[in-house]
Amino acid sequence: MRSVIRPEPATFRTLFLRALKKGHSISMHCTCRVEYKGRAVSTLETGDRLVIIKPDKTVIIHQPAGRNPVNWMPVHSHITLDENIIRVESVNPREFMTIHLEKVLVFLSSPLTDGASLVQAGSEADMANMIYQNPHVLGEFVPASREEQTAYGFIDVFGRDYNNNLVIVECKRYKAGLDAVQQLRRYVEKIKKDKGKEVVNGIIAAPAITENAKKMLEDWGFNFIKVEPPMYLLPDREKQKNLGEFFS
Amino acid sequence: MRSVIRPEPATFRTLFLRALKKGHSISMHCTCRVEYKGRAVSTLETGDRLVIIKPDKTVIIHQPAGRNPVNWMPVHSHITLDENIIRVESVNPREFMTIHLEKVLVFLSSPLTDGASLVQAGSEADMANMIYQNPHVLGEFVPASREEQTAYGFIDVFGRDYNNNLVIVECKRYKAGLDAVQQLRRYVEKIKKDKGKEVVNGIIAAPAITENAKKMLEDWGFNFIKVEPPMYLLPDREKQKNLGEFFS
DNA sequence: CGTGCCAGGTGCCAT
DNA sequence: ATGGCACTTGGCACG
Repeated sequence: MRSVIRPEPATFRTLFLRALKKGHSISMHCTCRVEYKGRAVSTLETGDRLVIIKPDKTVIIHQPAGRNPVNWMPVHSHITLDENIIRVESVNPREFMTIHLEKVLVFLSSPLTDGASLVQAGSEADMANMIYQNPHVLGEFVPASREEQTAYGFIDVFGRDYNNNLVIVECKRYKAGLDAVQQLRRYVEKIKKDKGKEVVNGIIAAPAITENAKKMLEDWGFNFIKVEPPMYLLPDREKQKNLGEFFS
Repeated sequence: MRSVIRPEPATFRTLFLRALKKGHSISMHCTCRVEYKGRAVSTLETGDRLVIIKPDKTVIIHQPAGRNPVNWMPVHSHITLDENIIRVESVNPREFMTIHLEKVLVFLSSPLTDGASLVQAGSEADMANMIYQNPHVLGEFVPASREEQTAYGFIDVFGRDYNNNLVIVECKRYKAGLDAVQQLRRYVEKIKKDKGKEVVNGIIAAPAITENAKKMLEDWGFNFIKVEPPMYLLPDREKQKNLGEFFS
């Protein structure tokens, strides 16, 4: 583990290359200019930033404000140090970034080991599972399958109403918008055509829906049912398998 | 500027609170456990990570792999240090995060000043401007407006063909998919209804289009025209205004 | 503020 | 690899 304030260029070079080679995590505060060329082109004029280089060769640059990085390069990039310029190159997608270092304010590297992975609940998949296991939340609904495959996308929950009509359910963990309704519409049209059915009902299951989306939904004869995503881990078999080591 | 390896709890507390108060940027490598509750719930068991706290009270936690943070809290959160627990609270959206520090491997803080903002070209807006200024790339097309407002969304470019039929153009800077076609379809239907037109043509302008999207496009009588996003700064009036200080 | 939508989106999983 | 899509998406621009 190394931490050096204002390293000399030669010192910095040594520390940087060693950390890179050893697979240590690097965090440095520095004054720099950044150029990017790839899917777009960009320039970031000189300023003070945090530059992160991970053992997997991800490069992330943060300005001192905001949640998102201002510049970055993907995992498995190729990193070289050419005088005071860090050159980063990616093959797929083909991208280039150069970090022109003016001053390294602090250099820091350590061998971080982290075997844990995030365990989370409240996703759209959790919502679909919850509906599948407790279909009464949708009223007259008998579930038939989860994640029905269509060339036009996955159907979250698929089933029938008490009149035996097909029902397609599209879940959203947040407020549903126009895109959600169009997604549902696409599935309904596809299933109608594929299965040769006259009547296929569509349901948006979400905690809320926007005004426009509600209107479009009604124009198409679909329904909105208010459902909150479950904020707890469900006893889902597949999930348990994935999270086995966490719970054992 | 401070950089301390393995600070004692008391030292850490002093440095942390001082940096927070002074609005310095904090980067620390530490062994910790992270709990989150808000729009979802999550637990991240103990491991070594990089914790970033910015002057604007954004909190970002990175594992030693991957481009994206594993946990974060938005700008303007409320941060407190309670023994060895960093508590972070956000009002909108209502969210909570706790970082349970086991070991602080390195603590680092510095007053980063950065007045620069990213200057970029190659966005979808650049593409739409380019088409507006060089309409011949779409063939028989006479542009009428940019960013036409609809309750159902913005139309990228709006115009007429040589037969005086209305034409709606949807631009995508990457390969267009089903969502792009449905977006176009929504606009065309809206304009047909609003303006009482029988014929409204739709164009997807993008570098490429997926097979399914192509099929759906043709089913609806729309057209795909291959257009690459311009990778240079256009002499666009609005843009110049925004980027004035950069070019002056 | 809500609504809509782009993003160098990223990541995941499917065929 | 391509495709369809969720994401604690984040961020902006406009009503």
